[in-house]
Amino acid sequence: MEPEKILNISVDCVVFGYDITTKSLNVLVIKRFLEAEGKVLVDDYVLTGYHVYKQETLDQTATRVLKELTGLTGQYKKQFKAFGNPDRLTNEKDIIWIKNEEFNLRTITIAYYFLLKTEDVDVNKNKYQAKWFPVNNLPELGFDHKKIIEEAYEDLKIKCLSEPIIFKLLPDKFTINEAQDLYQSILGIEIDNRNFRRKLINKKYIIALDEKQVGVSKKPAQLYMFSLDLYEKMFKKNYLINI
Amino acid sequence: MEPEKILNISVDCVVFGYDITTKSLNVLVIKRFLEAEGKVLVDDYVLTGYHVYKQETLDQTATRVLKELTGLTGQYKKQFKAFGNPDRLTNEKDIIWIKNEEFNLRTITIAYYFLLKTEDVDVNKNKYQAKWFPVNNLPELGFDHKKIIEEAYEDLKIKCLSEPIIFKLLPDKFTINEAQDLYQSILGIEIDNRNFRRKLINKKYIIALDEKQVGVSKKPAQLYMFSLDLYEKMFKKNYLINI
DNA sequence: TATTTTAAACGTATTTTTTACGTTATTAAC
DNA sequence: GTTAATAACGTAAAAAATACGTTTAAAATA
Repeated sequence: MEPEKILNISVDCVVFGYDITTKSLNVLVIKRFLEAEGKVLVDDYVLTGYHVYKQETLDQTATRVLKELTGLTGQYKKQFKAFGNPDRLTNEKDIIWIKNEEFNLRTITIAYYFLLKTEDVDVNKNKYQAKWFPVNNLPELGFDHKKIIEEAYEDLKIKCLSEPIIFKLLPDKFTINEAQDLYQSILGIEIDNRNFRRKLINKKYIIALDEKQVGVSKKPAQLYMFSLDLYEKMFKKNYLINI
Repeated sequence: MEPEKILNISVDCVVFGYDITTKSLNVLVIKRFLEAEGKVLVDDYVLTGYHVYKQETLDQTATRVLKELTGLTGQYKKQFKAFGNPDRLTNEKDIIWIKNEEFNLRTITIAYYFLLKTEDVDVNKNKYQAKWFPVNNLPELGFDHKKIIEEAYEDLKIKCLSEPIIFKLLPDKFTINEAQDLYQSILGIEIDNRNFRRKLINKKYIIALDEKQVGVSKKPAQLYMFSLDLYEKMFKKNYLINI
């Protein structure tokens, strides 16, 4: 039996997935489809989310929602904002949709984002018809989910500048250029490769492995890993005022 | 008649007030007191907060709560986190207290913080028995409000490094040293006055006024103001990766 | 009025970090 | 071996941060 739900409080999850091959930062959304009498009433996408259960923390709700959608656990997650405007679920299609759901029109949602690799999710046999879209080229989205994604993306942009979260989006073993490509994808900027390379290599927590790329048709690049352990050991807040 | 409340969703406000005289960053809390049969059951402090009304946004709730407590409007405010652990209101005293209130034990609160000057609030004739406490020397607090304050403070520390929010805590006309004292109070660090002074004065949005301090018994300092207008005009995100 | 006291304000040298861009090295494919 | 392509290294200049010495201005006092 399903635990008791809080009908007016939900968690929505912005699942960011980085595709290292296409160098694309993507968002995972699910299909919202409804037809009646042969007529399509709703056909768009929404974020994955669910009610908070009476006996769980918000973090647990988020973890549960991600697992239900992707089967994954232990991914990086961050609660970044609550959305609670009275009109946030009141577009025409939202109202049609909600009629079929056990759902309160005045629902407040706590929004989280997750960081993982696109390839870690098998979308083909996904029961929610989950699909990846580039964060800069989203489909039509229901509720206020476009806004939620945009705010998550802004938070991610800021956060990746000061915390080593990009490594959540990269494989354990990565090349300097792959890290650079990721920054460029997230921030939408060009970075000088020579300076970026030097900067990253000089960090003590970026560890050169005894390995190179395999299966590439040009000079294979050196592989590196990120050591969270070393990062945390050496970490001191430097309080650089930069206004 | 009071608008309809959402009984399981509230907003709590961490009101930061800077006292430029004592150079102290303070938090405004209200008294929570209950006695029965001559016995004191509850005697501590809590953040100010209230239910969200059915027809208002979360931001509006926060604004309303601050106005109710202080009479102030238009202050800087930021929604920084939602707190929703099932056990967040279940300390012994919390349970005693909630019995007397129209209040759901499983309430989720959206926490905001405000930035203002301590002197802008008249706590003496405040009907909630509001009181300022230094953020580093808080009294006994009910519910999970100690945790909420600590997380608000952490967010403020980070944010003041990259956004010009300290000027919300200073008078319109301030001296360089007053700005420095404020940074030192918030961050708990010592800053070299000569370097700080040069750095701040060189900003185009820090404007030297044709005025000096009055009523000081030593050399009066030059007064400056912050121009949000100039700040926003010149602002370009520089995306400095600093991991 | 001259002197003292105290904090404000200015200055200079050094180190560190960032930025810009030229050059070399390595590997697979031909 | 030669070529093509990317990885990887290097150097110089500019900008920013850090450390710390010196001067100036105003009020209090002697």
